Amino acid sequence: MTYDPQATEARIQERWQRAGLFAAKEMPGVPKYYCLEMFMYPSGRIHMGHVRNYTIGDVVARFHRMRGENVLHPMGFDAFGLPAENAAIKGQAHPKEWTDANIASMKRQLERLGLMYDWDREIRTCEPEYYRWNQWFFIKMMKRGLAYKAKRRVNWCPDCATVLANEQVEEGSCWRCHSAVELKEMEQWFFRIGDYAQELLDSLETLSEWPSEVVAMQRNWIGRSEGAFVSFAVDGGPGNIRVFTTRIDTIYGATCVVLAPEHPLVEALATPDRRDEVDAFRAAMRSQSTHDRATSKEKKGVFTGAFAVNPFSGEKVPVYIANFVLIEYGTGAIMSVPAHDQRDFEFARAHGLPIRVVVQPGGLDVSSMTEASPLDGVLQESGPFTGMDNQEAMKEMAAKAKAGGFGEQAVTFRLKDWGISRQRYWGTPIPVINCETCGTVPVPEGDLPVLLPYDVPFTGLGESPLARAPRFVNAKCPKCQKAARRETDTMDTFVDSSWYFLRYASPKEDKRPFDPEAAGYWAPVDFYIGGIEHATMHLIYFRFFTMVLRDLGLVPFGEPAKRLMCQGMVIKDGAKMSKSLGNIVDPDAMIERYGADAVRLNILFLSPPWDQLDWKESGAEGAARFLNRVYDLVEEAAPKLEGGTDVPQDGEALLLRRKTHQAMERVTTELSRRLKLNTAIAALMELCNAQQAFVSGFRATPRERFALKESLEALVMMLSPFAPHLCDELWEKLGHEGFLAKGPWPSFDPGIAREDEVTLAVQVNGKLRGQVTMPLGASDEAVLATAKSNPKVKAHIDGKVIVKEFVVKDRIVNLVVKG
RNA sequence: GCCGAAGUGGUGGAACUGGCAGACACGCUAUCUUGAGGGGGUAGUGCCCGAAAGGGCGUGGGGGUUCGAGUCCCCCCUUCGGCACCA
Repeated sequence: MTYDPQATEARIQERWQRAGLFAAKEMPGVPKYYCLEMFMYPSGRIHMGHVRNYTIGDVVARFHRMRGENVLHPMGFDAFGLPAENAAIKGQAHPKEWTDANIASMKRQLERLGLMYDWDREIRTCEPEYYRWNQWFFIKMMKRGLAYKAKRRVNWCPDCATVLANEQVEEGSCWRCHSAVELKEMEQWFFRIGDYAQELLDSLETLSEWPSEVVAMQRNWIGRSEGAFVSFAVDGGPGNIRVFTTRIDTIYGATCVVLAPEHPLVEALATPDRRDEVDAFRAAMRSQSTHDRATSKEKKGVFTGAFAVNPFSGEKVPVYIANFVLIEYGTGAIMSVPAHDQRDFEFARAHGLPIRVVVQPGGLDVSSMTEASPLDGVLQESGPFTGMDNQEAMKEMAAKAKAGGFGEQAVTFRLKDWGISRQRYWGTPIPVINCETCGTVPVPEGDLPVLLPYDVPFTGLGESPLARAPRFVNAKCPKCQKAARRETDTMDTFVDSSWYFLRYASPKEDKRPFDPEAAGYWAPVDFYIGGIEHATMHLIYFRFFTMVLRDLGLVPFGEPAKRLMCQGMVIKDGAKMSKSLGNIVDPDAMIERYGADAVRLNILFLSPPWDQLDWKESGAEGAARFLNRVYDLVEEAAPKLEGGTDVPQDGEALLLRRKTHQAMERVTTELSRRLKLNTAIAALMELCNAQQAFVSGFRATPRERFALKESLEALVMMLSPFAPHLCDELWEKLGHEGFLAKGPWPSFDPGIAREDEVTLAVQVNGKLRGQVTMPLGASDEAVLATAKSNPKVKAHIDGKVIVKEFVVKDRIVNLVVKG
């Protein structure tokens, strides 16, 4: 009789549902465990990446629940976003209908996998009950000065017809549609994530259970840089040019000052004779995207005709504008020190500017230099600082600048404020009214939510459909009651995902974004799982938002997730699965063929959860075969286990007990700490192999019955997080009632797990020459005596002198011989 | 250029703090079972020499530390990922 996964899984799932098995409740006093997978974008179909992500979470959640912890394991939908709107433009369906239909079908797929979600807590970010709180947070942040409007050069995706945040631009292209991003000057709403740059950086230190990869990527992205601001006076003109430098010690080597072409001072600096050239250069730069500019490494620039005065030396140096100075970074202006900065070196070579060595690491000579020297050394030709160590000089010079009022020590960050305005429909309306007399006025809290109107035209003409919905746009100013215009931009959907983990704690709360008591019970997240592609997007916003909520007094912690795992990508035959390659593996087809349990087991067995995984169908076959073996084994043995009351003291039965308890130890450790789920499964397979061997010599003595019953029960319990359907079925066959999701989890006895004999390897001069079996914990003397009398070892030591002996208890012996 | 991860049989991968490299599985070979479109059992399976016993070589390459290195240190190569004219 072989196992029929389709029929069994359907029957078991039906039972789970009837029992309302997965509902979570706050239980003060019971330790909680919040296991969260990044929620799902309702694109239409789930893929193997989802299967992997959610299966990992399900196994961990089930394990913790079996151990008696109170587990929260919810799922929801990140339901706003562009694809829904694009479908509407193509005339397929209203975004809401499209989204709801996709959610319905994807939810069905998730349920088929047997995932232990508490669907009563499901959230959909496109519902007013959810997004109204985005608006509420926005207003709170606006009042704190953390949300502000500004005219900025922003990333514009022409295909998506919307602005993108810096985090959403990849190599100059839109993260979603990959078309080239343009720069556009626009009025935009920003969140002051820059104010949190230092804390976001410092607090990374506390995230010891986050992958070092993600921590490094965030550190990189935040891009802290220590240096100084220095002001160069404009020679004969008004004002100062403020530059940022990390090498103030090299300032006597500055031979020009370079501004970004967009720098606001350029207009005033350009002399009449240089104006045409300056204007032409600026025009050429304007038509180039930042990315194009960055990838053309050639140093181009023009002289403005103006000169600036080095505040340290009093020297006049020419002012240039050039392509390699970026308006977005630092002050948009630099001092150029060709001898000690590679870019400056190249620029000086291209424009015939002098190169002056001012930091001498020893033997550095301008005439033979082929590249800049960034090395430390002693200052030369540096006025009163000559002869000083350059590190020392940095401090002294910054102090002097400060005292002289022309500079100070400074820290800059690469991280820029988060632009959240999107010129699209399917998102949270920004709750602001623009009044001619009162300016930008937040919608009063009592008037929330600002509902997203359903009935709007979808033209795809590059303007938010909201702007074409007069009933939405026309509003009254909350201050002066005069006619005013409602903001028609919507929020970046990454706002939605920045706090959703708190909403799960009390998803039906309608007076507040979340019930602080429930949130305080469940949050922060104990274990968070998702793709690494969010390392510098969602995972930064999510941390930032939590810090803001803490500062608003809404939560008592600043970090949202204690432990993070990024699951590896699922690929097929070495290539990423994609529609264009036609190599997509459909989870439904796999499930139909092998059952959900086998698909779950296979995807976890193939590699550690964080490694890239090349999907192989043959693996699912293997997994199905293994589950079949477990089924046959239990079904055959179950009727013969009655009366197994005697605890075995020796023989095969004791050995089986030992293997059982060893497996318990391994699997428990794996699931609670390392999460190398593939080796946990291997341990279960080994246990199953041992059981099969035991059964072939089974004589059904009371002791054997005891050992086999204990062992099979342990296997079924421990396999249950991976293959929950089969195991509930087998649990019943073993004479139990109830659901394994509720436990128990077997507890092992180290005394039984311990071997009483060990096989030690015997090396001679580091080479394996023999093996000896000894009682556990045998003395070094006894081990050595046995080792030396071992015939194979003897052959290698006879006639030689043993100069040294090493014994590692219960493991290995190494005899060092000479002659 | 900077930062991070990784490189182990035919394949996916094991090997916790240095201590028997290749667990577990896939695949393959032989063999058994008269179930013959995904069945099960047994044995074998890192490479080379050898009939065997046995021996040699083996964790990207080269050095080193150590009684002992996949694991630690130095140099190099390769692959993947992130950032990148960041001042």
